[in-house]
Amino acid sequence: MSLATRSKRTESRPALSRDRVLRAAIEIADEGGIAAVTMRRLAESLGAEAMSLYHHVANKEQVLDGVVDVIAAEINEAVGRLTQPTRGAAWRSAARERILTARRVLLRHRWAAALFESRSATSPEVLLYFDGLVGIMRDGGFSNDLAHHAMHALGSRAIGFSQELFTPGAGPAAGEPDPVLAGMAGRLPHLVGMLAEVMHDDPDSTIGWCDDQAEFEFGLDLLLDGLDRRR
Amino acid sequence: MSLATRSKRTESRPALSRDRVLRAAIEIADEGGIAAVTMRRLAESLGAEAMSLYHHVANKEQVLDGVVDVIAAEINEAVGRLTQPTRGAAWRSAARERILTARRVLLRHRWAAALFESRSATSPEVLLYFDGLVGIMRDGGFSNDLAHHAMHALGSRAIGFSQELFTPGAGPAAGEPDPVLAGMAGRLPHLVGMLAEVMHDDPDSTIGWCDDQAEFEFGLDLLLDGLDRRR
DNA sequence: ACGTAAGACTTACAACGTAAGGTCAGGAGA
DNA sequence: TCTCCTGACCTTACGTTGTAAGTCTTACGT
Repeated sequence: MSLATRSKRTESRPALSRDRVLRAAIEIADEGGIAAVTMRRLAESLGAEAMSLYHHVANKEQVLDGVVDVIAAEINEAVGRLTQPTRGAAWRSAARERILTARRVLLRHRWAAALFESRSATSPEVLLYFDGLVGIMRDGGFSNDLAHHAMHALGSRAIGFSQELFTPGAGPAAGEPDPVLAGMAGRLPHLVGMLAEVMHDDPDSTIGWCDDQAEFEFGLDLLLDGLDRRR
Repeated sequence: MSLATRSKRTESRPALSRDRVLRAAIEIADEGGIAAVTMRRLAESLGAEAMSLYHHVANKEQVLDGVVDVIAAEINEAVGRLTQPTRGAAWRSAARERILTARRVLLRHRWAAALFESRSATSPEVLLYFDGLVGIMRDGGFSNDLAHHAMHALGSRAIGFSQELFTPGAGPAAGEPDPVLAGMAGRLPHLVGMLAEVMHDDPDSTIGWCDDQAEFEFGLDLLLDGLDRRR
């Protein structure tokens, strides 16, 4: 039995490691959402037992922290390939491109934005990302103080997503009227009027946290414009 | 026994109801955070058993949805007391005051912002809040289309909070350098430089999701200015 | 007075994170 | 070569979670 067990691992499993644990977690989240990441499922997907994971990570919190770091590293790799001027007025398009590139990575992992929000620990890779963004602003002539304000003003938008509390038409049947909204139409004159007029049936319409690309860029440009003016 | 049980309830407990369940949940969250809200604790705080709650709410999800609705109602009550002109250029300060009032309510329930984010269902009270905000913008001369963009651009900021991914100096010992940040200072020239200069030891410095009031207002004004210009 | 339905309770289960301790292969020192 | 240690892995078990299923009780319409 012991021999069988051992040989089974030796022949068919490349040995556990913190890195493999984190990558497996991302894989599980990609196909089942972040809630699908449990220590047992994680172990199973690696051909091991749940408790074995604890030799490589302290606890589940650390797994999630690590996952954030890996995704942020993926972002940094992507923005690292960008080669644009950043001096003077060029800062604006450099920052814009950096942020939209980060967003592209996050859209590959829909669950990631919610995870980024929920973590309080500072991920080294996230710090590196922000450092680069501050660098661009400094090149653009921002004072340290204004750059600081700018980071706060951008908030999560700095890394490519923004939180919507109410996404019109986000229901299961996208494009069709929200039942709750329809039920209280009488008490929501402005909202109903607005949506009636705006109901452009955009196929890429928003789902869940993920807001429309066009809306994201509108908000981003609003902020970048304002910052540029204060530069 | 049955008599004792009944009398115990009759004399000392005002009978369960959906409303009482939600209010108890808010109370528990206020003192122990949202994670402290479990069906058992909730029942206990009401002098009942966990399963009894299911006669008044379908499941825990619905409890959380209901809590969001109650908090949003509290916001609506607060903004309902505002009496400011909204026509023309006055829209800006009316919207600003509405949002800052909402924020004041959320600051009384620190856990609420994270909860608002995590819910996907549309709360009727949240819809009412947004309807009022759209109304202010329409009074200000916004087209429906621009108002729609504006709501997306504001995102969660429309209701009084903004998500920060990395809050400088948010560690346990506020005001003192982050250990992670200190450890990689060499690779974060811009960030370290910025923070060194900006480290105004603001006593109200940011903790967790809750960003500094001044920073919130800076970002809000940036957006309102931009929107006003496009009006 | 008597069913009946709603509201409360009891019991039970599967899934979760993880503490504690056992097993065993591979390497270090004799 | 033998021994013993170390550390990666597994087994078992515990407390907590949400909630399904069933039972008891009380209030009320008839």
